[in-house]
Amino acid sequence: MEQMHLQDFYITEFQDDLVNWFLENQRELPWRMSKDPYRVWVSEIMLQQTRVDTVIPYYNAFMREFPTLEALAEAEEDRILKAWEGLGYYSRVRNLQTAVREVVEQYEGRVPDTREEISSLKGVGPYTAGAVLSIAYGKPEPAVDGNVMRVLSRVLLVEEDIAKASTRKIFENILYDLVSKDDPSSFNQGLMELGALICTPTSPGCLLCPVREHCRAYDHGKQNDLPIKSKKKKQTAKQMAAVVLRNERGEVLIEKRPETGLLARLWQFPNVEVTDGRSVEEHFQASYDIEVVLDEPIQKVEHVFSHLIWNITVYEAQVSGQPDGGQATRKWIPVKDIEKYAFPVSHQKIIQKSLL
DNA sequence: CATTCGTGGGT
DNA sequence: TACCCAAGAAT
Repeated sequence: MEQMHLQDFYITEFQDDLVNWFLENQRELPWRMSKDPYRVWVSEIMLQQTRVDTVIPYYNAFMREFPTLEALAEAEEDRILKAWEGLGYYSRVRNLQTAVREVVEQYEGRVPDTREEISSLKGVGPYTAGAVLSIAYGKPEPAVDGNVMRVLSRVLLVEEDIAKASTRKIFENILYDLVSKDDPSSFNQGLMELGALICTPTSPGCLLCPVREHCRAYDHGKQNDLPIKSKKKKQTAKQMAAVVLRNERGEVLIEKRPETGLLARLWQFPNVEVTDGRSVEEHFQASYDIEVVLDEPIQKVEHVFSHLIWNITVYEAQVSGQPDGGQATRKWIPVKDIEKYAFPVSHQKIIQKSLL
C-alpha cells in the first residue's frame, strides 16, 4: 500500500529539503524552548483543533501555574478548568490531568517513551503519541494531523477522503517509511509548519515551497484540488433562555453543569431550552421549581458549537426568600467572586453585559 | 465509521 | 452571510 505511494519518490532528498527548511524558517513558539516531555505534551493537547495564535497565551499562563507534571497532578479541577476557560474542548484538560496522575503513579513521574504506553494515557491518541515521541524523545514515529494529511495528499497525490477516519492510517503507514530517522522531530514539525505557513488549505504558496520539486500535485496542477474532503452537515439550533438571578444580598445564582457531555463541569447561569408554546416562566418553574418574574430581555447571545447552536435570550430577575432548589450544584455567590469560576464563552458574555 | 465535543478567525 | 477550518480524541 505505502510502497505504491512512495514508488519513484526521492525520500532522502525530500527529508533533507523539508528538515533544512524547517530548521531555517520555523517560528519561535513558547513550546519550542524546551524538549521537556511534559511541556511538549501540554502544547500538543492545547493545539488539538486549536490555532497557534489562540494557544500561545493559554500555554504561557498554564505553564506558569502548573510548571511541572506534579503541579498539574495536584491541582484542583476547578483551577485547571479556569485555566482552560475559553479554549474549548474541556475534556482535554480533565483527561490531561487524569493522564498526568497516571504518569506520577505508574511511571514514577516520567512520561512514557513507547507508543504502546503513551497511547494508553487518557487523551493521548495516535497523533499526540507520535508528536510527543518524536519531538520530546526523537523517535521516528508518524504524527498525522490535518496539516500532514493536506501536505502529503498533495506531495504524493493521495486522493482518499481525509474526512474519513480510516484515511489517517494510510498516511501513518507511508510515514513509517518517510519520516526522517536522523531528525524525526524536525521532520514531523516541518510537515506541520509547512502546512501552516506554505501548503495552506486555500491558495497554497507553491512558489515559496521548499519541496515543490517533489510535489506530484504541483506537477499535475492539482494543488488546489487536494486534499479531497467530504462536507459535514450543519448544526441544528436550540432556543434557550438564561436568567441572571439576584437575591436581596446582591448575590447571583450559578450552577455547575453535569459531569459529562457538553461543557461538562463548567459553571453557568440557570437556563432552559424553550421548546413549545410554553412561556419562559413556565419552563423555569418546571425545571427549577422557582417563581421568577422576568423583565424584558437584556440581551441575546448566540453560541455556535461544532454540531449545535444555542440562541440564548437573557433575562434578569430579583428573588426574595429562599428560592434555591437546594441542589449541591447550585449556589449563590457574591458578584465579586464570579471570576473564580469557569464559564463557557456565551455565559462570559452574559457576565460582561449584566455584572461588570 | 459517524458523532460528539468549543471557539475564533479567515474567506 | 455562510460556510470552512485548526498540531484530534472519545464514544
